[in-house]
Amino acid sequence: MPQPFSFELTTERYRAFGLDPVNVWEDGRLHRVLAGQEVAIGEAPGGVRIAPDDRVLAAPVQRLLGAGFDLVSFAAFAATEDPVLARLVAALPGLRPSLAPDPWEALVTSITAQQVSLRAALAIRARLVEAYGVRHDRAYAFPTRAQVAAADSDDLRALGFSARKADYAVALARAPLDLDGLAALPDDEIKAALVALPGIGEWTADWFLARHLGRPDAWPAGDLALRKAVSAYYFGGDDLSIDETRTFGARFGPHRNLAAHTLLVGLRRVSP
DNA sequence: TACCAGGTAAAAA
DNA sequence: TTTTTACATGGT
Repeated sequence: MPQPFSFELTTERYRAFGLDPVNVWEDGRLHRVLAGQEVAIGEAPGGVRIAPDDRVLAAPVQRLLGAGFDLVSFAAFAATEDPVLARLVAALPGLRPSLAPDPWEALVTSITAQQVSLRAALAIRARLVEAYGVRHDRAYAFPTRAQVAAADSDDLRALGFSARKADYAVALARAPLDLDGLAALPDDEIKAALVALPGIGEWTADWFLARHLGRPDAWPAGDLALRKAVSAYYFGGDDLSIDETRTFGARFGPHRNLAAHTLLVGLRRVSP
């Protein structure tokens, strides 16, 4: 892994919101299915150890752990431009945003998380995974797009989806859109393509850029937790509107994704 | 028991 | 055009 890197901080989100059958945390290792097989990712001096030891898996694991982010430039930016952010960066050394490996998984996960707490979202998503996903060893493969396309909206409602979220997920599964192909487009075109789908608004599209594609300047201004974090660290706890949060984010360009992630983890880990 | 939680779309004003 | 409302679940 490129340095700096903290395995503990980067994997924090896999332990923060409850049990996840897709990203299984057990005995200090993250188990999940990548490229059709289950891997166990554990800490090693200066990086990670992957089991089974397979060079083919090294690239997707690095991507999963946010290896593509330029933490050196970000830390230099924070140190010179923003004392508040600099304090958080210093308190969270080596924190990288982990990325959802698959665009379909990223979008369905976000749909489940719309409006509700991440714990509630995870509980519902877990039922979807256990109903439609395939279990490998300790981790489930996320249900495929074809599996959900073949399902009924009522099937998803039975798992705790609202009627509308069930419709969104099935419609996404059946939509004639090449989700992998989105990666070739610039941020604004990806957002336009996604927001055109039912149930995908700006928040979901922004998180797709941030936590699936790892785009450096993604900034989910509509995110309630991000608004709370900006409020807590910069405005003494006074509420911010979505527009105010979007405007405020300009100060973090071109590192808005790392800034957002740092603020969100900061909210859980570093007192304002 | 209420109320809030890492939104979205449609109805109402 | 802007504001209000329904949505379904889990945690407190």
